[in-house]
Amino acid sequence: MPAIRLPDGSTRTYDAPVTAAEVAADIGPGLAKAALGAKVDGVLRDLAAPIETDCELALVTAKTREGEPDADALFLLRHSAAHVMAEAITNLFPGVQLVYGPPVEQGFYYDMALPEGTAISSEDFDRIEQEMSRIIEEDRPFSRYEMPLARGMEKLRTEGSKYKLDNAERAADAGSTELSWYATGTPGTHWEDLCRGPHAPSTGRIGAFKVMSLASSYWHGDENSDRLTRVYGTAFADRKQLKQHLERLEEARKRDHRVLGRQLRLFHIDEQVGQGLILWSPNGAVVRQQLQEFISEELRKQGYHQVFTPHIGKLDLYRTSGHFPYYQDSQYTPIVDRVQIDELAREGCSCGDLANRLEQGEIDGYLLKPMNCPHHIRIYASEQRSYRDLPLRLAEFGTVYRWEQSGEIGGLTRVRGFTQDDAHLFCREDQIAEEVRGCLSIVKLIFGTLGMHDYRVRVGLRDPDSTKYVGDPANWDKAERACRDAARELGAKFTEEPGEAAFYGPKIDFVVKDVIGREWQLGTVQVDYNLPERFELEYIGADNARHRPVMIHRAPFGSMERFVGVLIEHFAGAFPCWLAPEQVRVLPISDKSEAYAAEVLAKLKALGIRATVDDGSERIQAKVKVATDMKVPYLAVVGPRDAENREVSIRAFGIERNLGSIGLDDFLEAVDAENSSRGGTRLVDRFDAGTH
RNA sequence: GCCACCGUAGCUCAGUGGUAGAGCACACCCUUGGUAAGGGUGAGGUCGUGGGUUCAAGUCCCAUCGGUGGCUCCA
Repeated sequence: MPAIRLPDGSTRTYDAPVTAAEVAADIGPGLAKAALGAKVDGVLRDLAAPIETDCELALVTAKTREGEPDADALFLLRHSAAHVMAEAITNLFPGVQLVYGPPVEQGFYYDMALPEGTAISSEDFDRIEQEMSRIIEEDRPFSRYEMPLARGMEKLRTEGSKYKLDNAERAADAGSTELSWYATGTPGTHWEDLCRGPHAPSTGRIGAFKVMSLASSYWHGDENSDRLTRVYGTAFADRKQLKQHLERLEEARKRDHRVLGRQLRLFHIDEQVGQGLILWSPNGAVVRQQLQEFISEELRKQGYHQVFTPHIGKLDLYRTSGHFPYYQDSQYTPIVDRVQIDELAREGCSCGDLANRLEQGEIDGYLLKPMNCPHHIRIYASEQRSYRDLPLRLAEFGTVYRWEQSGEIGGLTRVRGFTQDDAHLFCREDQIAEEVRGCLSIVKLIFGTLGMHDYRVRVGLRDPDSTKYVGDPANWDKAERACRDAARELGAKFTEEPGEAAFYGPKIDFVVKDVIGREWQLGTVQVDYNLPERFELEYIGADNARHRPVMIHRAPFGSMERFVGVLIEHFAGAFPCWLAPEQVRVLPISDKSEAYAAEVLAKLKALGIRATVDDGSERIQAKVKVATDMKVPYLAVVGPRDAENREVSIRAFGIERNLGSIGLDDFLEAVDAENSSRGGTRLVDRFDAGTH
């Protein structure tokens, strides 16, 4: 009967169906005790699930060989912990309706509908945890039982569980012919939940857990549907892993760009200025400026032309582009001429009328620009273009404004005014592949220089079943191929996502994670067949006929705000020397060395190095501490001895000791070289100090 | 926009109805010290804002603005 192949290559044959638990017991009592679940032909199952046919079986235990928690084990533990939490909350909050409680990357959550007038608050976490502990201590088995679809539905209807019934209907739509429940203990006696499984064998296996946070969610993710309460928790096999997890969260908080932004005085968001509007302090402005210069240099090398365009444009421009009114909800409201407003007021025009007439195009106004493309398009259209002019690449660090929902705004990653490293490439159909490749080469260079390798690439392709797309399908095929090939050449991990293309063309997105694991889209490269059409762009071809160019929108780093936010976290605030707001701080031992310190400073400044002197009356220990807190890459300590020998004594951020002395001229040369090569050569490498 | 939580000195935070606190930062003084904080003194707050309850509100209630986590959204 079943021949079961194990990961070590051996095979066990059984005369009758067995469970994974029995196989584990056959292999050894230690494994039987440690097993949480089983992978049968790669599918995660209950330990108690019967195995009837030949298969490959791997038993899931909490620890991998590398000592990291096993992903499947965490899945089982967290899914099970979600049930335990749901039971605990059901006990404590009568009338709760359960909705859905899956494991997620950092733990699990459970969505539930609370009776009108009740609410869970974070002050309830303690008693929820206590109740959970009680259930876990009882070490009740997770017992699965099944029912044919119709009977199962009937049961749910009788119980009046609206949301579970919906879940069951969805399962039925997906082709399920039966429904399964998991009782936490004995079916009929203990708490149970409609659930596909799988689960850990019993509640006692949940070694450590914690209720983490509260949130609201919408049923089916639809904001017009029921509002649900979502409780987040996490679970691990043991306390040590949980503790490690919590410590990691704490560490992450320290490198959160909002925390570092304040500490290092990089940027400021001011209530009096407005939500989501970033004020770049001098330190942050340096970082942004250095990045922009770096990017600009590369753009020049690639034949881009930089342009400048204003922050507003006529509403009609955006009617032509389609941004207004299609994306009206995410734009600031239009600015209407004062004289016209006065006139309208005299006519008794209401706000509603005004909005309506703006929409109808009866009144013109100006819009804070939500995108730079229309302005760039008008630059393209300002001259007659020949095929010889193409590709024309217009670049601008263009600032745009979008009305983001207030609950979305935060830090540098989601803002209402931001500067894109934008460019629009106007090219011929046959130039798309080359241009897309060029866009990605900039990304590769800049991410490479910054040491950012942990990003993923999404290639958005059209949905083959949809007809919403503009442009010739044959061209789409070519453009999609160009995007896919360029992404492959880039060498980063990428996924193709059909249906994720914009209606006007395929695109490539770059996605990175922040310190708390949230993903952010940085840049994008999009092929666009639509706007050239809307603006009736043309060029004269070699055949002396008029042709329509294709546009490529590209902002590989998205916005300077978000990109710098991600960079702050990437470097934990310790920028490499070439990017650092302050590159060198000169620290005189006492005021006896002030003159020499001033000389060192003057020489650094003459080279364009961003340097300061700390000539306070503190002791050197204090000066080092303060400079280190500000994460200054290099400290040049100077005392009488150094002045005598015309040397400086160097300390580099991240290396917790004095590296030793170096001649002043050597030092200047090394810092200059590091700065101008953007870290190509480094001062620390002159010392036998390793890296930082 | 929705739900929960939070808002006290420049920053980090304590303060459960009875006359506002600490550390750091800041100013001044002493200290002239060789690599992660020497010592002293001082200044600094209508407790986010507006209402209400109360003899009395930082503290309780309502509204509003802002922040955090999530949901939804993101051309």
